[in-house]
Amino acid sequence: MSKSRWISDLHWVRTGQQSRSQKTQASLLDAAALLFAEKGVDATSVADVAARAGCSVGSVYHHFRDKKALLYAVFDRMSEEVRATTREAVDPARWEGASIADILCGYLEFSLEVSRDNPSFTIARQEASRTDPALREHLAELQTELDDGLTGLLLARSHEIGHPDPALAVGFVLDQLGSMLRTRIDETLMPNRLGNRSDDEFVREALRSACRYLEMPIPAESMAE
Amino acid sequence: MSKSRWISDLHWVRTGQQSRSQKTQASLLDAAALLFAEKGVDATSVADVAARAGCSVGSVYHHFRDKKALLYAVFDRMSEEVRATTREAVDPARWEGASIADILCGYLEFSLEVSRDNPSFTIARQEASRTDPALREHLAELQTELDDGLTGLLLARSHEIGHPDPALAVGFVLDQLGSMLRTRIDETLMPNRLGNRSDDEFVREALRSACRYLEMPIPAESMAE
DNA sequence: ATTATCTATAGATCTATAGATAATGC
DNA sequence: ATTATCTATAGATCTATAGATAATGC
Repeated sequence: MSKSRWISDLHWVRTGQQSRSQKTQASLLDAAALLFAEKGVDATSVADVAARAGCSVGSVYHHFRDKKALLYAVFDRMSEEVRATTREAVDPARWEGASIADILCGYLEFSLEVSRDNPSFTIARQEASRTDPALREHLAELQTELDDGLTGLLLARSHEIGHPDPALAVGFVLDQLGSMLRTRIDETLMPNRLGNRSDDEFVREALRSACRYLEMPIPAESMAE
Repeated sequence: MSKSRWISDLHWVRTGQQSRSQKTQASLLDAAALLFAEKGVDATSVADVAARAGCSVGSVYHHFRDKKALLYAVFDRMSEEVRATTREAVDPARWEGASIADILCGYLEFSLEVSRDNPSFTIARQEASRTDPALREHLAELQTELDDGLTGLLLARSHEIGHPDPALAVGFVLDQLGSMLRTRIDETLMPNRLGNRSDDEFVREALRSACRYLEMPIPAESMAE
């Protein structure tokens, strides 16, 4: 899928690595993130993680107090990445001169791209946040940061909005798009016929819907280069 | 929340019970459904289910070959209820004279009501369908049955639709509403600001959005009695 | 010398079964 | 007589630790 010019330079933030100890720690985090997402946290044993990371069970416990600490570390790392990415994404400077449709289109395209590259994030958070209230709280903050950023961007352009209550409408649209993205990304959630359609078609209709609801003109070729 | 007149007689179908053996079996299914939804399937031990149902572990295995059979039985019972409810809900006779907005409103209201009464269904299916492809397939069929029914009802009224591709638009709207319902119902999925709003407000904006997208007139008081 | 890794295992669950006891129905 | 229930326990995991071995860095 082609990226709009508004996000062509936006990338998923990830930091580098170092010494032996840190290398195994990173392998453990990678392995854990992958397995937790694939099979679920409970169904993944510490031995599984160790095997996948190419080290021993003892090593896991040298780096992490217990399995829960490992889970937390996985989420901490993801959170940092998400937070940094969000900051860049909702920076008002990035969107100077962009319309609401541009912003929403960029949001949709980038979310799809990121979710395909990092499926673990989308999937693991469900299970984890259900069983662990602290984690849930933590994830809620990340979501809020993105929501607040997007809300700010959109409300700064409320002159484009025909809906009688722009604040309500913006909140609704963001939840609507967020729900659809999540559904589309995590196919286990719900079988949907949109799953059979292309990303381009999905983005186009989602944008069309948002524009109609907000009562804005529909961009003729909003997702074109 | 007040029900629209179109669904005021529609109820969640559930069948009765009989002898001692069947009573414990039903208790086991009830307990399992509850615990699976609350804590997840893996985190629920057979002993937990037995305790909650007020019987022994041995009894569980008298009624069900193993834990997976218990899980399947829980889903089978739910499936039957869902299937019967869906059949009644999408019966064209029920909706004679109803507009698309009426139908969508009924769908939203009833889904919210059912989900609150049967949270286990919405929640448990996620975990189960992720770990068990057969179950996932099974649930997909149920979803398809509802989708097909609703699609039929809406397409029979496509003269109301201004969107250039009614078939596409109906599919999109159903996925959109389905996603939002799921998100709203299962708060663990995603924190959303709509969670803070009332059901009435949610239904109103969702309807508004659907009507705009489909390019239909917005019903002034669609959810009024 | 210190830090990281591995091997081996103790202890805690949890699933499933075997065998004994109680309730049901012809 | 048959079917349903319970008690007690074997066997399989899985978490976490202890102690031995290997690698690192001053």
